[in-house]
Amino acid sequence: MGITERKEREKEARKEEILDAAEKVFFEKGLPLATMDEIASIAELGKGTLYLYYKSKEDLYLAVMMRGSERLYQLFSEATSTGEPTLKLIRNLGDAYYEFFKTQRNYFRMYYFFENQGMHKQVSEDMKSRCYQNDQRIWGIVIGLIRTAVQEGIFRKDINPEQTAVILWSNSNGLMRQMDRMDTYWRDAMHVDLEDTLRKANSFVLQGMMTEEAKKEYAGLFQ
Amino acid sequence: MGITERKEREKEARKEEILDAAEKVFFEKGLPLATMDEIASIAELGKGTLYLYYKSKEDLYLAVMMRGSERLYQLFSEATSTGEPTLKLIRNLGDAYYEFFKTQRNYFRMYYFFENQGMHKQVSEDMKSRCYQNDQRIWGIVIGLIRTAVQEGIFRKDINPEQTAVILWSNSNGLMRQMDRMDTYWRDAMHVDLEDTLRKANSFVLQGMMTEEAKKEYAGLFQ
Amino acid sequence: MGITERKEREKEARKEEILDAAEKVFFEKGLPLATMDEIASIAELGKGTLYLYYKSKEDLYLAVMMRGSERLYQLFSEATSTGEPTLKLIRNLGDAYYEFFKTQRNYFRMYYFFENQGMHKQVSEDMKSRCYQNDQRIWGIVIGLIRTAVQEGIFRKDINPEQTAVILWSNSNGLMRQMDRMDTYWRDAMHVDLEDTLRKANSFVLQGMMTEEAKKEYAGLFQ
Amino acid sequence: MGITERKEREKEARKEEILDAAEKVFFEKGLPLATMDEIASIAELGKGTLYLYYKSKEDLYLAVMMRGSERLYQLFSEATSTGEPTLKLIRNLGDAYYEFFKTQRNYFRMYYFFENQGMHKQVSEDMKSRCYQNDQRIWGIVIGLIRTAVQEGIFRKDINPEQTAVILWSNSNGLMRQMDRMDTYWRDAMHVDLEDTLRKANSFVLQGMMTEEAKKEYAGLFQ
DNA sequence: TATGAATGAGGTTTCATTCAT
DNA sequence: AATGAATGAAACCTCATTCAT
Repeated sequence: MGITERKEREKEARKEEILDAAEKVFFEKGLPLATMDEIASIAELGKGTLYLYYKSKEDLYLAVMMRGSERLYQLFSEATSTGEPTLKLIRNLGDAYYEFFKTQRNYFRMYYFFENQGMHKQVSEDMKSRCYQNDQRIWGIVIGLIRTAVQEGIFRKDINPEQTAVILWSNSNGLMRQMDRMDTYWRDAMHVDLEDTLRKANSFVLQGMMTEEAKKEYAGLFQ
Repeated sequence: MGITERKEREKEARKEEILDAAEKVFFEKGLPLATMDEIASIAELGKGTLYLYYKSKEDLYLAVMMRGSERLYQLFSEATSTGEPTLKLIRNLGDAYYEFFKTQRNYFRMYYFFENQGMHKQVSEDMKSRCYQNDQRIWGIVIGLIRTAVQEGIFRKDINPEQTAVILWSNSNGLMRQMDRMDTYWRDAMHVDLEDTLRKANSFVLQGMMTEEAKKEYAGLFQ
Repeated sequence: MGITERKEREKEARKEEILDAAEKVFFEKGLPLATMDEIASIAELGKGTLYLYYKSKEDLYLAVMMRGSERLYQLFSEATSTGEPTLKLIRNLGDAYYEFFKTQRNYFRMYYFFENQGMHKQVSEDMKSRCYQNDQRIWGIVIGLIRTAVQEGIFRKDINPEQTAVILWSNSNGLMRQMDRMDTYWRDAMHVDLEDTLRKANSFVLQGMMTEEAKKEYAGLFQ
Repeated sequence: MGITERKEREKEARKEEILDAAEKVFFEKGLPLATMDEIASIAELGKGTLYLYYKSKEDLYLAVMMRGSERLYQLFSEATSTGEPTLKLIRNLGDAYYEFFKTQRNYFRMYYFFENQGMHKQVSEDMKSRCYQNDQRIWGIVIGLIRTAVQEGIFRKDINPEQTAVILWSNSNGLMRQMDRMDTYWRDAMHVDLEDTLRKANSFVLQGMMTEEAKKEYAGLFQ
């Protein structure tokens, strides 16, 4: 108690400062064009100091990404803690993800960038496992909710919660990617509103899984 | 008559040779880690020669990507030229895309990699427009088929072909991304078969858009 | 007689065409930034063809320079063939050189550029000797005229024609270099008109060498 | 107090070491043929280190050139600080410039090389302004001295100091250029001693500007 | 004679990472 | 703990010249 703790707190604070700087640069330039020099300069630290706290540039990138991941977890937690009916909570989840996409676009992009080939080479094991665990937490919320919906008879008994989760997630993700890169193209050349599209697509999927009773009961939720 | 033609053919052949070498390297290393030196060495050409045919490394990358894009177009063309009923053709399209994903994984990845931030800077206009046009052709097939389905009363009258196309595409893409990176995770930790998931997800979407009559008529297609 | 001659003429014509193209490029870009590719393209010839007529890029540069040198020789010839009094002819020579500077600025610059270190490496002996001979002809005119002026009692008997020639030439050259690079600087910041300066400087030198008699006789020429 | 200072000193020392190496290479090869590789190797530093101190090869070239420029300024300062009569100081200035030419030939050449077309592109503004300022200082000495000579009645009242300065400078420069490249030619083929020529030329110019009184008073200076 | 594809050494510059202080 | 100078491999790209046709 005392000196060790204080050191620990200071160290943590310093790590956050570095993340603030790194975030600014990664958001603006992306991983390949960001330089440790610029990050150090913005953090008002020596370049070497960065390496005291993060193993490599990619580790730092992942640490920033984790912030986004945690933000998403919070959004998901809040969205599912309103005490509303389960189906509404599932809708909330979709809305929360869309909210994340709209307001945390940079995190959204980082996440996708890092999914690429040959990127996971120079990352510390510690960082990898932290990422993995947070992903697990997030999936846990989604899957748990779907499981509840099955138990409550909202979704059909033959619905597999994990499978449904990955469907909903992938479907949303795929469309958001389109929105991120091609929104104006779809709007101007194809006269398609991707936001509306996203809503529709999720409805299709959800309705495909609902019991007939639930469909009647919650008809209002889908227009 | 012939000399100009022969030259043209030889030039084209040389371009293909270069693409072969580039492909090998890009597949293995990805864009950032691939070097023109290595490509030249594999192509058994001087480095300068590469620049005689392609403006930059990224241009070369895009040219390789175009191969994948053309392969996909062929698959789509074939899949929709069987003379089968429209709904079956739409299924064929989904199968063809999955086939592309399974057999041309590297192309699939390249395509996604290039969607990133700050990647489109050093690419010749010519190459960009060729990419764009091929994308258009591919979307054309999908959208056209959906439009036919609407006219034939298979899809509901209120279905927007463009919107439906982007939904089907995004849904498939999103899941294939998961399959690409996390297939074993989902199988081993979650006991979910993503291939089956993909099939189901597409069925949900399709059924959500079909008329009641069509659902009855083509019930067999979805079980 | 005939076929050989015609070939010779055609070869000469082709050399001139190449020089035309090279001139355009060298004038615009200077030696280091000029490329054989651009020259060939402007000449509408293959790059290899250039090397059939000129040994190297520097040889070509020198050949263009020779054109300027010949132009200067002509100007000097004309300036000294008017039948006017010797001192007037010497003035004419100065005027002709200034004319060359004003109207053939690019040649003037080329000449100076090539005076540098490490420039004379890749030049054919033939070209070097042609340059040398033309320089000799030009110096011959200047020196001869000064010698006449000494014999006619216009310049003092102790005047060495060669020495005087190099003085006049260097003096003019030095000032023209300033005019070329710094004319506006001298005009705007120093309020000095370099054209007037050049005239004055030459007058000083000439008067320093004239006999008292000549000074009286030709007083009008210097005001 | 001390650590910052020491760092500063060390940094300055390192810059000088780099300049030493660069100087060696530039003197030997000239700007176009010099390579950063060779400079780094001679400086026993990594190539990247060079770029830590100098923005580009041309910047480095200019920095070496500045050494020559400063050397010239010193020579001029010393030459005009002897307390001798003004006209003698002006002679000293001429001698000092000739001394510079004889002993700092490589600097002399660098200076001329850099005056060329398309050379000033990749130079930092800072370096350019340092060059400009040093040039100004040097011109200041020459012009100031001439102005004094006018005030003291040594030069005629109608003499413009700036104009005279540029005449003397250009005249000397022009001849030194000849000496640099063609000394043996003039000596062997023309029997002209360019050193003597330079002295004579300057005398002509000076005498052309002196008052009659001064000519009598300082007759000894010109024999 | 004319070509232009091919060359490949060499150019400058960048930047993640290390390490002596 | 903090630094930032130093590194040096590797990046992309250019272009004078050659040579097979």
